[in-house]
Amino acid sequence: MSIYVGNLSYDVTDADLTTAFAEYGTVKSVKLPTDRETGRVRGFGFVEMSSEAEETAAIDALDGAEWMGRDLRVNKAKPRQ
DNA sequence: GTTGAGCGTT
Repeated sequence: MSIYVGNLSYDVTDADLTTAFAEYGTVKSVKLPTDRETGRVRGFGFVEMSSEAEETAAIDALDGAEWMGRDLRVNKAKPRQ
């Protein structure tokens, strides 16, 4: 299971996300899809952690929280099709 | 601006 992170600042980096989520567990991977046309992040990303419990803790702690000046949207990601 | 990509072998 991975986590969807939305409403991100457009200059956030995967390192920033890793640091924030690492407070709640081990971050296995972070993805920040970029727009092919502009090369900029699209304002959302995905985080994978080492256990579902850690993911739940991170979601609980960060969903709706202010981070880098924005109110984060954090929840379990849908399986990628 | 709200659910990725990998890919010619992860």
